[in-house]
Amino acid sequence: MGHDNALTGEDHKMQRRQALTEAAFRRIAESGLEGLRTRDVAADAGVNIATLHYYFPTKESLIRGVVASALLRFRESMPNEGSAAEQLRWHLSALRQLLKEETDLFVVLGELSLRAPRDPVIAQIMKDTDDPWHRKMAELLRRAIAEGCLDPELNPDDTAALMIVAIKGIIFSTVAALRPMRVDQTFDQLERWLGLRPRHEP
Amino acid sequence: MGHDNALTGEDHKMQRRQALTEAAFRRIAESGLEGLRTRDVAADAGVNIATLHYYFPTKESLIRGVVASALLRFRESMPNEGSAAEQLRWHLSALRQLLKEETDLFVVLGELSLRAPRDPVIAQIMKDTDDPWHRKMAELLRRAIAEGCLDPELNPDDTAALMIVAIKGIIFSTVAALRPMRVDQTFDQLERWLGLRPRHEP
Amino acid sequence: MGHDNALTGEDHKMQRRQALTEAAFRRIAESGLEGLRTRDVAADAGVNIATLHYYFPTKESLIRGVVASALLRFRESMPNEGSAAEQLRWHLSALRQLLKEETDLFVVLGELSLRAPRDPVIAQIMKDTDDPWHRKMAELLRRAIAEGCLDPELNPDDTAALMIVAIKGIIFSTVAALRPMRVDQTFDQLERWLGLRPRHEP
Amino acid sequence: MGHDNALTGEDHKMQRRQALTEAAFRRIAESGLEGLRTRDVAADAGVNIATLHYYFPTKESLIRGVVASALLRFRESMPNEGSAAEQLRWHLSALRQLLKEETDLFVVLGELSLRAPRDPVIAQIMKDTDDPWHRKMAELLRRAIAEGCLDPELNPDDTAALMIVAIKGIIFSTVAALRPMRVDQTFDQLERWLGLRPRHEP
DNA sequence: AATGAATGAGAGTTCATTCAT
DNA sequence: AATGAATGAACTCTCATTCAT
Repeated sequence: MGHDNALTGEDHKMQRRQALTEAAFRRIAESGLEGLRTRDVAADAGVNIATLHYYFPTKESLIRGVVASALLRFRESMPNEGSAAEQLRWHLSALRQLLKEETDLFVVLGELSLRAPRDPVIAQIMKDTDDPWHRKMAELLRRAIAEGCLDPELNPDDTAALMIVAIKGIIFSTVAALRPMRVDQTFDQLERWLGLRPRHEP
Repeated sequence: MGHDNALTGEDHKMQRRQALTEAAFRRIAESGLEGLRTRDVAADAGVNIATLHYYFPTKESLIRGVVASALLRFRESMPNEGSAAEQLRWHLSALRQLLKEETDLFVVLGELSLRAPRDPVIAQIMKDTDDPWHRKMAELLRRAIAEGCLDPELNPDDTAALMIVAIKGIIFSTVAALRPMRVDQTFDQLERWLGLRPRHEP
Repeated sequence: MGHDNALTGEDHKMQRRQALTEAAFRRIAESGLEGLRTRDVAADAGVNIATLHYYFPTKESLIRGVVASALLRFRESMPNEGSAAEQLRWHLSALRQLLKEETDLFVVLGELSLRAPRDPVIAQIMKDTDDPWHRKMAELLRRAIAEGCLDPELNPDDTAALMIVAIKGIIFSTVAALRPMRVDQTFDQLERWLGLRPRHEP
Repeated sequence: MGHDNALTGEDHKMQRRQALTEAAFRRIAESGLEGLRTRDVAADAGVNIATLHYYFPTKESLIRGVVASALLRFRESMPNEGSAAEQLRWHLSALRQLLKEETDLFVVLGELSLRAPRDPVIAQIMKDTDDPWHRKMAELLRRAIAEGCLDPELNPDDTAALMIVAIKGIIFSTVAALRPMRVDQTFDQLERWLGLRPRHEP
């Protein structure tokens, strides 16, 4: 009943919420937002439907919970140490892997993106991940150019935009084919065009 | 009741079906598949809900009708005459315009794409548009190289893949922000990297 | 399919609505608004719950339907021909009988009255019956005085108010005792005090 | 933990119970029994919902608690000293004031009365207040007649019945119009008809 | 004495679909 | 070809109540 138990209580609460958002995540990956049923989510998490509503008062709030946790997983592929060229290489490699191994993550983010126009809260959360991604990518490109690892003619902002939409677009080919599609083709061509060189080479 | 009337009957039937798929298209663009209600569609088309079911026995069949007509509109931006370089230029320009002016078309195609894993018929229809698109794009790139308008080092298949996923990916950035975004950045960079030259120039 | 069927259709619709409001009426009489369940009403009327919502989109609208039809039954006890004294006698006699034989009607009107503060539509409907009742009663008293059948000192408005609240108040004694209570006592005393004489007697 | 603490414990328990019945009273006045939610009551009283159930095991018992305390407030307007005429005057004056200033009390009593048929315990409590009220009123009338303050022709029982139903009936006119209505009209006419004279005057 | 967490049982409402006409 | 009426099955959400602590 002391401090420890309070923490345990908080932990428990967090675990339940996470269990529910994870269950919802899996259901969305499987059946889309269209097929998302709170009862299924509750059942998957092993709790009563009323318990789900105890943690997430509405279906909408549950979906927002999914957005937050999905974006969290996505953000883990963001680089943050090493030279710009190294970070770029690491980031692209992480994304390539993520797209092939965690297709669900992108399917769900796709569903949620399409929901954004109807839920300003989701739109905001998405924007709060997307804008920093663009900025980071452009900044890395800029620094890589400064480091002499990229063609100085390259426009960092436009290139960042192209890279990001390309990565996002892969999801469409993937869902239609029920498996990762054109991931390598896309990344290979992207890297070829970038022509990322080791530092200081001419 | 003769031949003419039969034709008129067929025409009428086609018109009704089109009115219904168009109404459904608008509803999907507005509320997503998640928010698609057959009653709304029937009301928008000015017919009774039972009449809708006369033309489309199930909601699923209505959605498939939307896929077919949406892809029809999309295919109109496919080029088919002129030199490879000209066709490429025209196609990219048509897509750039379509993405900026008919955002709805891509939103709906996005929704439908994400439904593909759950509806093999949609998956097939999508594939039947997507695969030819890839082939056509790669073929145009190949011919443009042969015509000396593109860098001979370019890998036509990978480049086609990148171009197509980039175009598709624009939709995610667009819907989340409720306005065409990064369209020009993406296309500019794509064209810059392609470096499409007039025929026979060195 | 002609005019007759159209009428039949309207009739049918009216009948269904009436069957539903009557079922709701009985349920309210039995269990109060507190215990009113749309499913029970539908079952009592022998239709599916969805059919109830086809006729009354919300529970609230069903309740309003009950108000309207209950007040209709009540208004039938309003007099409209004969001398003022005759009308008064007939009205009081009709009410006395109604209170003893159709206790439910007053129980339900009691429930609905208490709901009025929370539903302006009900409040308005109630007011539209109550105000005319007061006016009519005061007018009859006024005319009976002019006809020499009532004490000229009588204040018609105050007396009308007293008579009406007394009639309404009987319901509380009735529900608590599960049977008509103090009806005769109240009416006897009311009539004694009124001292309604045949026309022109001193 | 001795005698004092036990008393304190009892006091505390009573206070909690009272806080809860008062909160429930306010909620019933506001939203009716129909809209009474135990969670709201607990929140208003500043305790957890489980705590409410510690003091009142069921919702029904909470409602009974409200009946008891509401009737307590009502009984305070009962007279008990002075001549019969004085008591009658004081009682009528106290009720007139109560009806105008504490409308809530009558609204709640109205709600609870209508519940009586479904809860024999409430019916009994109501009866235990109502019957003595009738007896007391008739007795006062009888004594006032004996004291020469009322018309000897007056039937004490019937008059008591009329007075009480009139007072109760005011509530229906009041709630539907959301303001004290016809209170003065009713009381004025009642007092006029009673013609309550000072003792021994002819 | 008090609470956060959990729940069974249902509430009103919705929706794709069907059927008689 | 078209419709008003009807429905089964579900949906999200609610609520009084319970229980471990």
